[in-house]
Amino acid sequence: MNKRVTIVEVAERAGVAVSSASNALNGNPGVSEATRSRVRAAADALGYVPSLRGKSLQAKRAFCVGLVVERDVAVLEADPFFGAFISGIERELAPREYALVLQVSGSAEESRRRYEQLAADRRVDGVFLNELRVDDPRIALLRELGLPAVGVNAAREGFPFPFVRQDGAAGVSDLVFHLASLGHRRIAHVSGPAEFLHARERVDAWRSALLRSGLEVGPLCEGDFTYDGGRVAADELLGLQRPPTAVVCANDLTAIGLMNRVQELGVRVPDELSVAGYDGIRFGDYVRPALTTVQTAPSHLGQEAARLLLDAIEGEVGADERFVENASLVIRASTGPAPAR
Amino acid sequence: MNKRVTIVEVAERAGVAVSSASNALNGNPGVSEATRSRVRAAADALGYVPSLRGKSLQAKRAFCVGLVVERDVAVLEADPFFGAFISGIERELAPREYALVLQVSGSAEESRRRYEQLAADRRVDGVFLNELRVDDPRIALLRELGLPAVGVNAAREGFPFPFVRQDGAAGVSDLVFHLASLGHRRIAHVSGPAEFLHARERVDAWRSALLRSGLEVGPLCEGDFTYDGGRVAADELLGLQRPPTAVVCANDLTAIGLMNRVQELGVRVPDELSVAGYDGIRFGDYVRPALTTVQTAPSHLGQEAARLLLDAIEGEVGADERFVENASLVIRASTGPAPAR
DNA sequence: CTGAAAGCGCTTACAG
DNA sequence: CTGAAAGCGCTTACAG
Repeated sequence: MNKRVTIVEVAERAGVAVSSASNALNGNPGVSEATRSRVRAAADALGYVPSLRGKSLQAKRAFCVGLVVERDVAVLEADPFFGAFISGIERELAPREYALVLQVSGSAEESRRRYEQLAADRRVDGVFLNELRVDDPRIALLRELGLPAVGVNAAREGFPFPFVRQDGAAGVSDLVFHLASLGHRRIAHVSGPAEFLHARERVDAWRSALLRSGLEVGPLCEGDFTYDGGRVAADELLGLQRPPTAVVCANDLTAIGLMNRVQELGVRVPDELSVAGYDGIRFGDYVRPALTTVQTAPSHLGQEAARLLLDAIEGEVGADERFVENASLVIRASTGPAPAR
Repeated sequence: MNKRVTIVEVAERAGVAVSSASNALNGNPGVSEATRSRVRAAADALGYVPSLRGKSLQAKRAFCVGLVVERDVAVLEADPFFGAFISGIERELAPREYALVLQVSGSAEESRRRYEQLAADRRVDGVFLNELRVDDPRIALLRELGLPAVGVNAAREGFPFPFVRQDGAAGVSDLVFHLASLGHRRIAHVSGPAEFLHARERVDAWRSALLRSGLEVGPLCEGDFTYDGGRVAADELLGLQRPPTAVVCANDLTAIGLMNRVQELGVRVPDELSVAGYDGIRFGDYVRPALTTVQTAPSHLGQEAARLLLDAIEGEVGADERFVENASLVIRASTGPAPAR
């Protein structure tokens, strides 16, 4: 490990006190132009880079923010959401000289411990609150811990931290209307686990669009946002006395699983069954038939969330709520006219 | 932000000097059992958690390691490698109380700056060197910066840092032999960019397996590890005067792109063309036909890499090289008997 | 065994 | 404008 140059050495070389060196380098007032440039020259000559550790202790800040991803490894391997989300976060963080600490947790319980640890160590100055649950215990925890936080797709009302949202209700409505216009009268939904806010919102959007279309509220089965969950749902829906002619899934992974399973059972998509997802992951465009979906923008969401979080940490007033453009319907080959009866 | 309890307060409450409190809490020798338990009681009562920042400055350590992921956002969205890799890293880091700082970069040049910054700030105590290139400039950079590093799938010879490898040559050989046994005599390869070590290794493995099988070294075209690259390669290979009857792709994404494109052109897989990938991403099992591939274990690789890195940082002697189990052939539906001539 | 001191590298009041 | 001092929270020699 190379020895570091400290501000003391810079001050010595410039022939000034360390406090003057500090003030000069940080652009603080009360330093003559002459000494300022002398200090700068010394710093350059020595290749001085301020120590984050020294600064951190002094400023009582870590210059890091935290993201806890609660995912099974197996699921993480198939879930492209976080790559894009993180890359959006990074785009905002890097120029502001913050870093992202990423943790992976396997359960809600482990996540809680991770947040606690992160806060106790003061390893980060703030955290993202993603994949919020109904009555999410992390909310109380973070308030208690006094750690700044930003919600990602949090509830519009009653959420105590700043948040960023990408609304998908309009996209889901458009999807349901699209299916209705293709003659579908029985449109099912495979939801995510009901404990998740975003799962509920999609159920609500599906239901209310059906009602507005004057259609019956079709079969609903609870999935788990996974590929295998989609396969299970396929069996369940096809086993119904009156199977649906279209299925709206809570995410693309579920839709792909469902689509594969029904095809294995000899059901043609979209001729006999229309299938749609939600998220707009790349792979939706790679499967056959290509998946109709509601396109989200996780990287945009990540960037806005990071912006809000840094603003909160640095005490900027800033907007407490930020909405990125609505998720929107993308029609591909997995949806088509309802089969003739 | 709640006020923190410091070791000074703990010492006061226990009625001892801070140095004794520190020694007691850290299990250092030279503290009587009586004071040790008194200090512990005080710490518990106060809810004391040592400040990472204080400790960090003192120890000249960040208790963080860094990973720079060089990926276009669009690619990151479709690339499930890092989710698994990171989750493996985390599994090793968490119990040892290290954290992962993740950075996303869009180019080799930006990556270099990220590594420099990481080292200059001393934000991390070590870094992972993944996706190594031939004559990778990061190697010299990191040696110069004096930052501990661990290579992921680095060259077996001449790599100056500890490294972990998962060899895939045997898997690729098995794949080629499998295709040969199915009657294929003209087996193409779509490689990754030649600058990458892992791309070259796969080319070499393909070539040498062909030679050992007594087959001609089939057409080779350079892809870029992306889905679209696979599509382009499809056109190229099908346009050949003597198109191959099987294609081994440098990764699954490429294989999926290639497979989709040839199918669009009316070529049946595997009846008219066998296609195989490399990586073993989940989605390979979700496309139709399901993709034959060479299965890697990125999370295992991540975990071993993290272990080596922490050992290097903490000055453990430890193994300098670590091999996880070889990547192995997984036969699925995208490969089959060569078409009758 | 115990405690006072110094130091990790910085910045922020505060005298001069 | 400039500099000496204190302090952020810890640990590590070193006296006693």
